[in-house]
Amino acid sequence: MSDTFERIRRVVVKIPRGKVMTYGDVARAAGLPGAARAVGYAMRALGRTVPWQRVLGRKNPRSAHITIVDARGKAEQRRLLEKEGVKFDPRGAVPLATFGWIPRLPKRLR
DNA sequence: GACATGACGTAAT
DNA sequence: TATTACGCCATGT
Repeated sequence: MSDTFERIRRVVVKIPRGKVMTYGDVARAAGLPGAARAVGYAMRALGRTVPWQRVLGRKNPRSAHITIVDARGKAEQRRLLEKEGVKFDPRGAVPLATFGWIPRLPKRLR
């Protein structure tokens, strides 16, 4: 397991129930700003050992809502999130203002 | 080591 | 709003 994956894992496992983060935010919180792609790759590798369903994607820049990216596990992901209380709007998106979660970051990384 | 690919994000056009 | 281009990181060929 690479050091990068370990850092990503440490962030993901802290996401509280009923909250979600974007790939980009996870990367930033892990000290890897801009490495959203690596987070996606890591999520696939980590699989069900972490609360993978709480990581969604920001479809458009500056968008206030995020959507499920993983096409293969999308149905299960949505079911798990709704069970935790996360609400999806008619377009299948989640409002960040309500369910988004940003962890406290070391000052160095902010 | 070069190159392509992928559960991504952002800025420019 | 849609498309394009590029940056980022790990893997596989």
